Amino acid sequence: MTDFSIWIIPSFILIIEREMLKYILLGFIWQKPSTGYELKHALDNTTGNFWHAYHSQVYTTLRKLEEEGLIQTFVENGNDHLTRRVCYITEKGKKALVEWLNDPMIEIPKMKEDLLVRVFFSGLRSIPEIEAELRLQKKLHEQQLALYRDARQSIGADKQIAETKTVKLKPNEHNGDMDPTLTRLLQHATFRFGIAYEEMYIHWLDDLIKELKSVESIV
Amino acid sequence: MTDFSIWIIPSFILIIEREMLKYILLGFIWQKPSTGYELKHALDNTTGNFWHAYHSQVYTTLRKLEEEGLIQTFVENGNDHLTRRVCYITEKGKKALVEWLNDPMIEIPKMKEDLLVRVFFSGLRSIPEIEAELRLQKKLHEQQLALYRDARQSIGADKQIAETKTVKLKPNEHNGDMDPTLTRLLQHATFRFGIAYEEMYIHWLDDLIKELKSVESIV
DNA sequence: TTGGCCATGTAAACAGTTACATGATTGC
DNA sequence: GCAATCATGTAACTGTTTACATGGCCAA
Repeated sequence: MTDFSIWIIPSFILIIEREMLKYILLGFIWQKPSTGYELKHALDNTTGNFWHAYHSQVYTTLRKLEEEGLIQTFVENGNDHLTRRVCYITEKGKKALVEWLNDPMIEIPKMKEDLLVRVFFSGLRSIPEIEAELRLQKKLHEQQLALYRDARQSIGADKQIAETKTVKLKPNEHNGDMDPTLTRLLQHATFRFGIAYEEMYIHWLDDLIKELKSVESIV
Repeated sequence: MTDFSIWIIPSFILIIEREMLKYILLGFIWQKPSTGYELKHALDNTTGNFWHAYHSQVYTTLRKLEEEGLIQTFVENGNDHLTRRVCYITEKGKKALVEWLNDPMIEIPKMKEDLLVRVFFSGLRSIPEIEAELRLQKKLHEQQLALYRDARQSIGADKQIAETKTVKLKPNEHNGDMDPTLTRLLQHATFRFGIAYEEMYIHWLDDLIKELKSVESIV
């Protein structure tokens, strides 16, 4: 009559690690020991385009990383007055990042597009109102596109220098630290994504604006 | 010597209303009084592609909408056994949705692209590993694209029938309820966005895979 | 009898945002 | 004297996700 139900072992399902910011910070710290402030700037200038975070979240996530032993931090005030807390990656931290990378994404994340929600229900609005919003969005996306193109140009200059060196990388093998040529290629690709995305967006907006204009003119 | 600092009125900044799910539900309920279960399905089949929500969030958001007086709900068990709580939009709810729509988005939301984060730090991985992940992603995005194309075809059929009717809509004027022709046009456009997005994504993946192959072959 | 669909919720944890809070240095 | 930049954090809140929890109908 003993109840064995307590002994039933739950099935282990592959849990997809999210916690993106954790791994972004680890990646940056691996490249170079940094302070929270520096990491926030690294974020703003690079990955911030596809993964934004506020400084408050950066600091709290760094505390979590330290608690988990993935980084170590030291207050350094070296030659100046300022108290800077510099973060260093630990061996455990390196291992965690590599493991996370080796566990590939097996699904596509759910898209969240605010404007599409508004468009979906804009049958309640007048066409000129909708058009005005779409034109404003077009302007904003054109600005973003210009930013990406500038960024690509500066990276592009680096890349050309890099290409003069020969690539030294065997398949299935890397030395633990990042391969600089491969890294440059991949980071360049993320900017290309940004450009392709904004171009697609602007194109879509143009088409929709045109479509609305033609409906409007019928009246 | 009185301290007047307490009287300083904070400057009022335009707060951009987010709370997307609230307005999505309001929009659907306006179109047709519905239960939480029905709303969850409407979401999954349409706006879920650009704004996902779990059923738990749907139910809690409905409670909030009711508390704010934007909807009214009634338990109905009509001809069957089931207890269904049907939600009806109130005049206040209609006003809230229209006001939200009339307050246009004045910035672009921050992109969140999980894969780009991984690509950005994949200099730590071997090229075949990266390639494998990108090919998997390509497959997943092709599946998503196929889903969008199917959805568009079914909508497209509706649209042709709709186009035989004449459009009756004056600029700056609408009757409170949604204009069916305009709504169809706009909802069709959201599917076109999905298709354009997936095509762009697949294209970008193809380019990156090719680039990696060429780097790999140098070794 | 098993699984799928209908139907509704609560609770806890986690991620992300906004606001609060402080203070030194540097250049105009 | 003022604004910008460097520099670090905490607190409260909102939004999202996961897990818990229940129960009836119907068809294979």
